Order: sequence, then C-alpha cells, then structure tokens
Amino acid sequence: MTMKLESFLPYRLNRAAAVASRQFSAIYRNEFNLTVPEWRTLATLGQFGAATATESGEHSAMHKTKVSRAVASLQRRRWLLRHTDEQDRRIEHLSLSPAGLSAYRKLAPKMLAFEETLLQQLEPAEQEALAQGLAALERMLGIHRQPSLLSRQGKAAEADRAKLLEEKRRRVA
Amino acid sequence: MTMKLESFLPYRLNRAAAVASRQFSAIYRNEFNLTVPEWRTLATLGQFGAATATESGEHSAMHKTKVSRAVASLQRRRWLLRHTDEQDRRIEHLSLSPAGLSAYRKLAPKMLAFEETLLQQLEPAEQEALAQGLAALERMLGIHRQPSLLSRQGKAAEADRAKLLEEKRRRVA
DNA sequence: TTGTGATAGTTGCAAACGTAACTATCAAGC
DNA sequence: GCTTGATAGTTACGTTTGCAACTATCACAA
Repeated sequence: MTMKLESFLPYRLNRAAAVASRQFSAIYRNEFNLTVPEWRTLATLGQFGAATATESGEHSAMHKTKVSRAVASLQRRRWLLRHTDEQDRRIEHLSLSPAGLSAYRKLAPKMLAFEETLLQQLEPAEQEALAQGLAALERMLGIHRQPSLLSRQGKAAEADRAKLLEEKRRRVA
Repeated sequence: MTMKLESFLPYRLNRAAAVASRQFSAIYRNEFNLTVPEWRTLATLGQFGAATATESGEHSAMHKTKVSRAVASLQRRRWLLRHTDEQDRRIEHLSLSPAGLSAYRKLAPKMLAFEETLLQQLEPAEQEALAQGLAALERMLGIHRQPSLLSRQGKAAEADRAKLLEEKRRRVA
C-alpha cells in the first residue's frame, strides 16, 4: 500500500483552496485592504441585507470569534451598523452602511468576473465535471449547500451526518 | 449581478478543504498528536525515503518556515534524521528513523483507508466527476501534479502560469 | 583572494487563529 | 421572583502562521 501525498484528497483540496484563496483575496486586499473574514462578512450582509452575527457565521462557515472580530473591524470602518433586537437584547442585527454597501457593490462584480475568467479557461466538459465533483464532494463530507439563512431546516440532518462521518473515521482507526 | 457566497468557488473550496482536513487530521492527531505540517513532512519522507527540507517543502506545498519547524519537531521525537551534505554543507538530507518509519507505516494505510471509505459513499459517476473536476481545477489554478521531487522540469512553466494568472486578476481589478 | 550575489535553512516578530472562559440576556420550572 | 440551563456575542490567552531579516555556505568573477 503506497501513499502518494500528491494524489491524496485532503492535500489536493487544501492546496487548491489555498491557491484559489490567495488569488481571489488579492482583489479585495489590494483595493480595500480587507481580510478574508471581513470580506466574507461583507459578502454575507451584502447578499442578505441583514443578519445576526450567528447567522452570518453559519452562512460564511466561520467561527464566532472570527465573525466577532470581522464585525468589529467593519464597524470601525463605518461600513457596518448594529441594531440591538428589541425583543431579545442578546441579539444584534447587522447591516451594511451606505459606504459598506458601496464597497460591496464594487467588489462583488469583480470577484464574479475573476471567477468567470478562471472557469473559462476550462473546456465545457471540465466545467461540468468541476461542478458535479464539487457537489459530490460536499455531499460526501456532509457539507450543506443551504446554510441556515437560506433554509431553517437541516440542522438535525447536519448533526446526523457529522456523527456518521466520525463513526467511519473511528472504524478506520 | 448577484453574488451568492455559498456558490462562490473559493469559498466552497476553502470550506470543503477545512472539513476534509479536520476529518483526516483527527486520525494522526488522536494517534500520535501530530500537526498537519508534521504529518505532511512524515508522509513526504515516507514516500521518498529521503529529501532535503526544500524538496520536502515543495512536494508538500508548505512554506519553508513551516517545514523547518515541522522538521525540528519530528527530530525532537527522534522520528527524523539529518545528514549534512558533504559537498554542499548548506544542504541537509532528511530521512525517517526506524521509529518515524514505523509511525508512517501505521498511519499511511489508515489515511488511505479513510479516503477510500469516503469515496465509496459516492456513485462511480460522481467519483469520476470528482477526479476530473479536481484535475481541471488544478490545471486552471496552475497547480502542478508533478512536484519537483518527481520531475525536475516544470519550474519555468510554473512561473509562467503564475504570471498569467496574476495578469488575469489585474485585468479584472 | 576577495567581493558579490544566490541559496539552504533558522529565527524574531507581529498578526491571525481557536479554545475556553467570560458577560449579558433570556426562557422555563419551581 | 428565584434558580437553572441555554444562547449571543466578546475577550483573554496560548499556539500557529508568514514575512522579513538573519546566518552560513556556495559559486563565480574581478
């Protein structure tokens, strides 16, 4: 049984993700000096108009401390507004200020355009394979394409899948 | 033009990579308390028998400081041996000690078995799509499937591709 | 042989990270 | 109206990270 690191799935995924992240993040880093968590928070609020920190974290798959720091940073820029919920004062409703929205509207098309530029390097068949492969991968890993901001259900299923995966791992060990 | 974070390529890649990494790394973390850089260095040396730190870093796609620290840590465990090259005393040839090799031989099959377990959750067509999609993705991002330890050529091509990608990015911005 | 530039590998440092602990708030039961 | 447990979000702390600067060595040329 020979183990080739360069063919090993998690290694290939991490590498591809790191290279892609580096390329894409250069856009918003060069233009606005944004970090990845800041960009993701901006993108989430731009997409939904408003969200709580918890919702934003779930949608962008970030740890709550990361979200907290990104939110604080965006607020310092005056790109983000917080409104404490009247019914439940633990909750803060986040939204973009006009300045934040303007930055988002500048960035989002550039991000999509760069994605498009990259994808067009591929043959149609390759693009299709990438789309199918990514979807299969996400299903395999128990990743939801429908974060809680989009669909409220599915949390129970997520917990179930995580447990199943953990079980498989343990059987191997 | 609407930007959906949950459909955005670098976001999906990062998420998938993080989840996969977490699952796989649990194996060597639970068993030997290894970090990712340590595991990668172990895997590289297990695969090739011997390598310099630079070669190991290129093959495992890690920054040289990461490699340096992983090597130091593995040496502290007495899993790794260093031999200064006689011709060029800047170079150190790294190899696994018997203890290191034994750990590698224990881990590698488990890692591959878990990968296999995951992939078998997919339909054959999905597996094929994933393989094709990953290959296309790597080509698209200018990632080499043939690191320098395997093929000495290709460094020039890598530099070229990086330049091209940077050019595309700039055109978007 | 001495100086110049390049390369292998290490280390100092500041930034970013996740865990755990914390504050503040709420809902539910007694 | 308390207590208990849960949740939203923040902060303190130790770890990991990458960049830049460093040491040591080499090749090469003046």
